Amino acid sequence: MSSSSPTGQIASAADIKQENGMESASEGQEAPREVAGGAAAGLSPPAPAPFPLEPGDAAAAAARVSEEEGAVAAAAVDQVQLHSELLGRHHHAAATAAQTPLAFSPDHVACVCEALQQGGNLDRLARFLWSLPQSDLLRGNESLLKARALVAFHQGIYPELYSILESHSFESANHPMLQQLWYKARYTEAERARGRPLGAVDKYRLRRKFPLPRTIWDGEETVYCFKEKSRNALKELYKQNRYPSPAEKRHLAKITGLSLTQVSNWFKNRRQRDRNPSETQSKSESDGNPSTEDESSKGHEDLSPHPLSSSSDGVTNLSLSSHMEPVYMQQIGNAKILSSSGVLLNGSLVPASTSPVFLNGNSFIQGPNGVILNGLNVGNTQTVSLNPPKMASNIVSNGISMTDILGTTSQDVKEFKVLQSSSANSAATTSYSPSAPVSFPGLIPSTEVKREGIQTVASQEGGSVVTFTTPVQINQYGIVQIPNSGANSQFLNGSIGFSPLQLPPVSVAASQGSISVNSSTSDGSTFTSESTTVQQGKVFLSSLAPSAVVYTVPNSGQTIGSVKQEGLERSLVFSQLMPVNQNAQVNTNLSSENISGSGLHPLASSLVNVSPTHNFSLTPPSLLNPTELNPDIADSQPMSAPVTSKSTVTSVGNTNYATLQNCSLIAGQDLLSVPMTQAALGEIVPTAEDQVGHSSPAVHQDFVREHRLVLQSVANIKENFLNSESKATSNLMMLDSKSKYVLEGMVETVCEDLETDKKELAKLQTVQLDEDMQDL
DNA sequence: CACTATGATTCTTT
DNA sequence: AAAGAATCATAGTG
Repeated sequence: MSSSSPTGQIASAADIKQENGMESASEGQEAPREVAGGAAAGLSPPAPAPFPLEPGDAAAAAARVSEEEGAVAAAAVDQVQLHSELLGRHHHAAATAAQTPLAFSPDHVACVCEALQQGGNLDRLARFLWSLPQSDLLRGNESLLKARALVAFHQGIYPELYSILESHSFESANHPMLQQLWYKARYTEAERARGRPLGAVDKYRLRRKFPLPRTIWDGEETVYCFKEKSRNALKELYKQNRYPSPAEKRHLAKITGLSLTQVSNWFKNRRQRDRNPSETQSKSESDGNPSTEDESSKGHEDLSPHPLSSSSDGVTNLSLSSHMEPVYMQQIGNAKILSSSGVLLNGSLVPASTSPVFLNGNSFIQGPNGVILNGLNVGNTQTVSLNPPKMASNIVSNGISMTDILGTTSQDVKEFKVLQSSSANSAATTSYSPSAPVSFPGLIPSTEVKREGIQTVASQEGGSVVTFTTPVQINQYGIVQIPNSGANSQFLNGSIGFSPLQLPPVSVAASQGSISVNSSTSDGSTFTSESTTVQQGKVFLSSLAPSAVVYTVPNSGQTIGSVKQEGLERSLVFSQLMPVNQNAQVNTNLSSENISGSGLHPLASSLVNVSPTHNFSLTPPSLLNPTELNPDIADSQPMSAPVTSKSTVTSVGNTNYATLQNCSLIAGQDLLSVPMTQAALGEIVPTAEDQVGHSSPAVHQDFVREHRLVLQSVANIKENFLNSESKATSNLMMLDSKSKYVLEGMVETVCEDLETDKKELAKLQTVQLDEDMQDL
């Protein structure tokens, strides 16, 4: 089936839907198809019927739609027919019609439209539309618009078709069909003008000349059927493991929205072409394979079928170019780096002092969106521990991020339980010294997502978290999160700095604390669908030594994502000590495969430079385009689109600043970040990555459920944070570097309430870990 | 039109 | 069942 793509005239919506890209026959069952049950119906040319709708026909058409709906539609058609006839006879005047109360709800009308479309009764559909009143109620009705577009196409009124398609943002579910309309119309138009049929090249040129409007296109580039994001995700995993396990394939399939077979085929093809590049495919991939592998080529190594797996405790080795003061990152635990796009870890050192900085701890770098530093554990937890070797104080930066939402249904849930800051604490105990000073929750919720009345904090959205630690502080969690929309992946690429947010040098300098700023940016418009996935970037800034700062910038790239390795496999191994310096970039020695990824190129340039003076400029969180995110959607797609309001975010930002400036000392700890990254979700969602999570209901629902659970906890925590903040802010003002103890006590008090939540979270995490372990 | 890139299919092998 | 090899078909390019 794949090879033979129907090239006939568009006879009906069903027909159009069928021509949706090439899909393998074998995928038939798996691949999500838009084709509704009306395919057959659509193929049978509708017998031109006289205007008055014939109940029988209508019923037949409706019946093709679906059993029950059909019945409803049939009835509706009949009624509407009467209605339209009445209108036709008595309300010809547009003005009159406009004021005529609809006898049927827009839903009814939409239903009828759908039924007629499904049935291919375009002529009748046209008449039906014609007879409808110009009611405002119907103005934005998508079904109606779709019907109008179809009719316009059918009647050859292309300008109108284009106008309709461009004037309304259609649901992604309708994109395929509408895209076909768009192109077919262009082709037909050109054919008419030219007088002869178009060749493949002509069509290609037309496609280039008339790109799809964003209203019917999510912006995802699709080449050879696969979206770029999907392909990138595949590449990412391929770099890590050429022979993914079934579970990994499933995971990937879910992430990319491709079928398992497609994923398998892809790997098979890829291996084949890598294997004998010289053969048929002259040099597609491996050898020449510039496009994708080029970057990866650096580290080729583990192409062998053996899945890369290493000791679970892999010591990771990150080489950071350091010039001056050495910064060491030490990884004590498991390290995992999942980076999809690029990213990664960037360490920059703020100069000044000569004291070395050590990053110590387990790391888990994952990056569907970006990355992160840190973490321990399987799951999406990321923990970064910074351990200044000889320093009296240990600085632990702990960040949690849920970047990866991929995974099987069950995995989704598991992976999502990330909020482990609490768990992180418990788990990260290793890095904590018993005497670890208290820290103070420095989380400032940037975004509030309202779901069913539950206020949640979505760090992902943006928002900043600034945490200052007391001079003597021992533990600190700093998280700088800069979610970027996929489109903006460049954001991190180093050179772009963060400008808006200026942290007072003074405070920084004074408190050798670390500053973590959590800001997110997203491209409003782009954010829509898939971008969601990528949205998240995180930057962790932790200053260890008075002058040293190490932070990572997760980059979300266009790419999807994260390639998750199952089992104990570790793609990245960090050496125990990793020198980090200013401008240092982290080079993973792993097989380049791990890193490469299309998104990674920026690696070299993705350094974040911190000025010696400790001036950090962070861009305030960009706002999500409200229009793109609507509550309804949010619910169905938790990860993708937290609803944010501009004002909210802004205020948060201000608050943060204020806090920073006023309080030079703040012990930061326990930052909970609940990045609701959609992670690959956007990509995960098979067909419509965006809004309507119609495609992967089961998973999403589970996910959502779980998510809510977590969010609830978070909500509580957030409240605590807020409370503590308001109460403590003033208090903090009075604190000086010597007040750490006081602070500690205070914090304890303040955070007491958090304990419960933390415990809950810890439980969640524990459970998740267990589950993950079992999976492994 | 020639050529490349890439997803899919078919058949064989493990 | 999965992987490999060979091959096909189509999209994309120049």
